Amino acid sequence: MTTTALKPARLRVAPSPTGDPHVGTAYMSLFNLAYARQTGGQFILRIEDTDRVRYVADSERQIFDTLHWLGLDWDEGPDVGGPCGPYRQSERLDTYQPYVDQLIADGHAYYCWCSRERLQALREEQERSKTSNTGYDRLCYGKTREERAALPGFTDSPVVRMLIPDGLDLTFPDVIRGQLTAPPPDDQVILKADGFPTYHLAVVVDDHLMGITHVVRGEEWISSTPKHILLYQWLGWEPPAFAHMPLLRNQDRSKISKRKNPAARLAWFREQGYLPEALRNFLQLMGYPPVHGDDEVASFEDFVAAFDWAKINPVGPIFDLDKLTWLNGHYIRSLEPAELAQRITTHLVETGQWPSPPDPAAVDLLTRATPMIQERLTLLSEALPKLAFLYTADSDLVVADDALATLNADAPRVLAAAIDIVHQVPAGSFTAETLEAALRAGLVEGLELKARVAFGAVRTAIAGQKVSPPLFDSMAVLGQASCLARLRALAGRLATQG
RNA sequence: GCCCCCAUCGUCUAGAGGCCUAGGACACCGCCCUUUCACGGCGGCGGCACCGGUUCGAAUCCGGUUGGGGGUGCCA
Repeated sequence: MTTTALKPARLRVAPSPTGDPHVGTAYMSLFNLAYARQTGGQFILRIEDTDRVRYVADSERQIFDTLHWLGLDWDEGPDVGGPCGPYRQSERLDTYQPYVDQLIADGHAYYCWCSRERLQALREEQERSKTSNTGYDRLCYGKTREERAALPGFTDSPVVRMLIPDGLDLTFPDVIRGQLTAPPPDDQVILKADGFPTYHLAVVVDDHLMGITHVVRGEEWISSTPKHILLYQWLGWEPPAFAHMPLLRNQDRSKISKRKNPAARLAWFREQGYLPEALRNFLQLMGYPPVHGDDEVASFEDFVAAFDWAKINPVGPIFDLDKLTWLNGHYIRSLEPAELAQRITTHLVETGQWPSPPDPAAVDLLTRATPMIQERLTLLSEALPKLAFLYTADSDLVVADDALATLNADAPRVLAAAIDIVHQVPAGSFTAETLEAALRAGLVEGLELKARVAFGAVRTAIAGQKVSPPLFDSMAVLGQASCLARLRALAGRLATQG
């Protein structure tokens, strides 16, 4: 692999703390991080909390937690600090004000006292008349407060708007899409009536002050990029490179949303029992070809080494869980059994199914049983249901009706023989191998039954289900006494029923 | 309405004019392995949205149509 020396890049992800962290944030973070690592640069987390109305207090902590869970760690941010802080926009209000003043002084921005009602009426009128020029009508431009106050639709606390010039260049380069064209902007508000900047001003000021070299964001931002570039020009700054990523979609192809898709909530994956490495690998495959050609499994390190903006597919990928689930099973199978047992335990504690700290006996049982379910798991959350028969007292085991229905006329003598065989296994060698050899000899060869019939009856007695983890391993984990109790219970039940 | 972005199997994608009667993965179906279920192996189903150009030759280039998405906020 030839690697041209790349200049260290500084990239950031800038989520808004307005609710549960979105999967799109993780998607953008992954690509940001990959390029930062490839160039030996930095990845920065900035909290964009300029919307006081939608602000959710707990959301910032959830952003930290879920991004860290996924292994997407930042070099600078509100929690770890850094040379360009503060990294929360609500703490940078004093930073923005001088630039607003400068833009007004230079004639690039102006105060607007129009009330929300007037603006809304204006928008409705534009919609009704189906005009092609939407946007603010510049009623306030060039007027003093007194002049404007004499007109209708006035409000006392003004906003500040950009004065978009005619003939603005609407094209700009994008590292993913080449030369782009965007629609002519409106006189965008840059400072709200409450003194907070809007995204458009804050993102430009912060990205410049924080030395951001590449702005990686969703394609929904393409249309506002000319406004941002104009701000860079007015302020005398060099604009960064832009990379507009495709948008993740719901099954119906709309932009992925929490309402239509539970997977839009990043925390959902953790709750469902997905492994962070599986989700990370899956996200790497969204809009990006497999790093290793036909093999779609790839580590983050390999992704970083091969990363190339030009390979990003601008088509918005549908977020379909099938492949993620397969990847999850793959990563589960690749774990050391002890590590898997640990992950399952953590999952059970995190989801409140097990107390914290968990019962040591339950953990021990899980650790012994995990090897036999490892290749049968697709989600961590499936472990406990598959092992439920091990966590059930012998006297409480319920034999399912469909399992009972598989029993034929041979069942009573199969169970009688099995009891005898299991009873005779020396306590010290109650292993899967010993049990299989003894039961195969006694039931399959001795009684001349098909393995399916013989072991099926034993399975029903031991697990109470038609389908279970491997029978002999299950018996070894369960222990001799429990096995005998369960075999006798079913034998007795059949005898009673005649 | 107006503007912008996009268009290969159901889904994720390979493909940058001849290597493509379009390759892989997931899903689905069948077979094998097998004490159940899985895992694994083998095979199958299935696609270049449409119409015009350009070219000896187009999935690949150009135009249009259609379709989908996004934007059009004192949200981000």
